[in-house]
Amino acid sequence: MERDKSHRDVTIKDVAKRAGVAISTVSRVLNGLDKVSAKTEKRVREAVAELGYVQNALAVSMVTGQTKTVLMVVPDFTNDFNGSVIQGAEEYLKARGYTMLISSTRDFEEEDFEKLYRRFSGLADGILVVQGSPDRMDHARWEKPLVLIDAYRPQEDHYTVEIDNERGTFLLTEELIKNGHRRIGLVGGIPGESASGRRVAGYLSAMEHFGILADRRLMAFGSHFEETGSRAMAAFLSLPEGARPTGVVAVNNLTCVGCMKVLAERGMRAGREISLTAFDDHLLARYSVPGITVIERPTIEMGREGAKVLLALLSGERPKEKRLLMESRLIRRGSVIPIGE
Amino acid sequence: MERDKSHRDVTIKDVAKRAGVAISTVSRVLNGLDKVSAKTEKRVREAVAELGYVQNALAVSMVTGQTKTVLMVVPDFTNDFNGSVIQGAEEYLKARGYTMLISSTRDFEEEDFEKLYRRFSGLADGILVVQGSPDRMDHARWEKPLVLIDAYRPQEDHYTVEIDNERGTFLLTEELIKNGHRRIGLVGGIPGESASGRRVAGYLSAMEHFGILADRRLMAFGSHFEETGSRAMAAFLSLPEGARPTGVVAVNNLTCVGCMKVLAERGMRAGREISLTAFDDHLLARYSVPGITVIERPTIEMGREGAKVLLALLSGERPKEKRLLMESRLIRRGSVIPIGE
DNA sequence: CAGAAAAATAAAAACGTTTTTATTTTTACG
DNA sequence: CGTAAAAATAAAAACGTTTTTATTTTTCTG
Repeated sequence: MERDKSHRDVTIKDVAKRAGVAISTVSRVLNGLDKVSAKTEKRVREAVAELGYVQNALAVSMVTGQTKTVLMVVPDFTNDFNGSVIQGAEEYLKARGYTMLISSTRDFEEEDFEKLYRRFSGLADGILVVQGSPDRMDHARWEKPLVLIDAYRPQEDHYTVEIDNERGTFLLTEELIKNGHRRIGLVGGIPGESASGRRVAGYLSAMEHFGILADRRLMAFGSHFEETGSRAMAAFLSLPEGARPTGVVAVNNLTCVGCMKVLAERGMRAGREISLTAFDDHLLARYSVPGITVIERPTIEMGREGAKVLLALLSGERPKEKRLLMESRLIRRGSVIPIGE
Repeated sequence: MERDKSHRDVTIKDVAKRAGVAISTVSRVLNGLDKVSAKTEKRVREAVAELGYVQNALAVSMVTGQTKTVLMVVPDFTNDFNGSVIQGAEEYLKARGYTMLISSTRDFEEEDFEKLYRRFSGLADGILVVQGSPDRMDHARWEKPLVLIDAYRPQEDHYTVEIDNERGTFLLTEELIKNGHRRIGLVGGIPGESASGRRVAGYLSAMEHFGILADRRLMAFGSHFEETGSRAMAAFLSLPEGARPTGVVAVNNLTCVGCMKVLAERGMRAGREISLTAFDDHLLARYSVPGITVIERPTIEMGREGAKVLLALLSGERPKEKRLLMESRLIRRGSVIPIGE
């Protein structure tokens, strides 16, 4: 039953011995760096093949000083958006010989970024942080290249990949207003978080632009989880007839789901009894009937571009423009009911 | 503008010098291994604090021979199920001082598992593979502890974390049959993939159990992506009246979405014009109206348990039972229409 | 064909740790 | 107070590479 544990990984030393050369020669063959005679190269390659030698990446990193690894930090893995960003980044990195470490911050709670950065320092050459924007996160502790995705911190100057969040909610709000809505509820996300903040600003800006007074009772905040959307929608629905919003803007995918959940529970539906618009084109927005009018973001591409910027930084480039703004667009579906004047 | 690049990470050597002791002493203090006088320990700890020393994990791995890292391999990151599994595993591992490397296999295509295993050998102590079951995957190449999640390969003997897939589709099919359905369509996943295979078996077994002859035209296969569901549903709907299924079983979340998409496009809905049941309780199943009757799996827990088994293996334990079967359950929603006899 | 230059290869140092072995310091005891 | 034993610390080896420096072999030139 016992496996043979005398099994030791074959090292460059073994290859050297087998080929009858010095280990430095093997290294040079493998890295194609220096001049090596054809005869020697052949011998070495044969030895490598025969022994099934594979480089010890750790040892390589040790001496070269680079790990060829990137750390990706996301709030959690169950969110569609994060998944897509990871997907985009991972594909790009893998294709370029990079390896991806990953860590979740569980919605920024409990996790101390400083601890995280200490822990991964030395393990990764660079880092991609998704939505890492609350003040509590001290990115300065990470002394290597860093790219923020879907976040922006005006007071510092990091490389970022974003979309125009403010414009996004402006469009969503405008869409409701243009359909005759005046009492419009807002489901905001986490207060101190930058993306959410910009989206709230977009809502306010649209309201002001169209000369509608924003009503405090119609603005709800919390997390960017379902529950916040549910609570908000429940609160909206329990307002007296005249104060109740006829349309709602949810600033992200999960709060939108929360809204829909409450509606479903009460036998209501977005696009029937109430209008709903939201950020991010998730499954439920796309395929529920009627579909939800949303702002679609290029999620996979955001991950890819983030990785791209990071690798550029790692190779010593320093792109002029620090903020990379991606395109987003409004997708009109049946969830917005026109209201006759 | 140029950053000061003379900045070198502080090493154990620097700490030793600062504290006026040998590096071995510093190491012993840090690892709390051997006896060190209180006075010396204090000096070392002070030096560590003053210099802000943090261990180089690479060097530690180099000499200890373990990386304290686990590799997670998933088909892709955009799938709900995978996201949850990752979430569960990552939390468990992180809490125990392990780091998580991650790699996607893009639905088993193009990616050569052997290449992947070569690449990560030496970088991780163990590996968690989600749905890695097609024959083409040669897990034997990975010579360290390995745990398969949501997969089973009868011919080999790996540690696995699964649910009873066959029973799952049996229940879904039975639910339709008990509601009077006789012509029941099946949207299968990838043929050679184990989980899909078991689920197809469950469908067939239920049909047989209730004495219904399975109809080849009512069984569709392909990938486990949306498109397969869409194609299948479209094909079902285009069958002549008498042959058209009155109920459909989709073997996973995305194919279910594909079915719903086609229905939505034609102004139809699951639970109205046709019945639909599926595997995995995704957003759309949960919150669309009516909701979809599904088999719910403990996704987060599957990730957590996988990680648990893996860490047990890493610490030398060899649990007797190699297959860990998790509980799953049928959730009844409005998508199944009772058919009068 | 001698000698110098060029090419190829080998040897050694380095990366930052842990761990084993060796040395020094302290303690205990007669 | 001298010495043996015990305790504490230091030194050195090792992990598997790359890279720099040193050495050997080959090629070229007159």
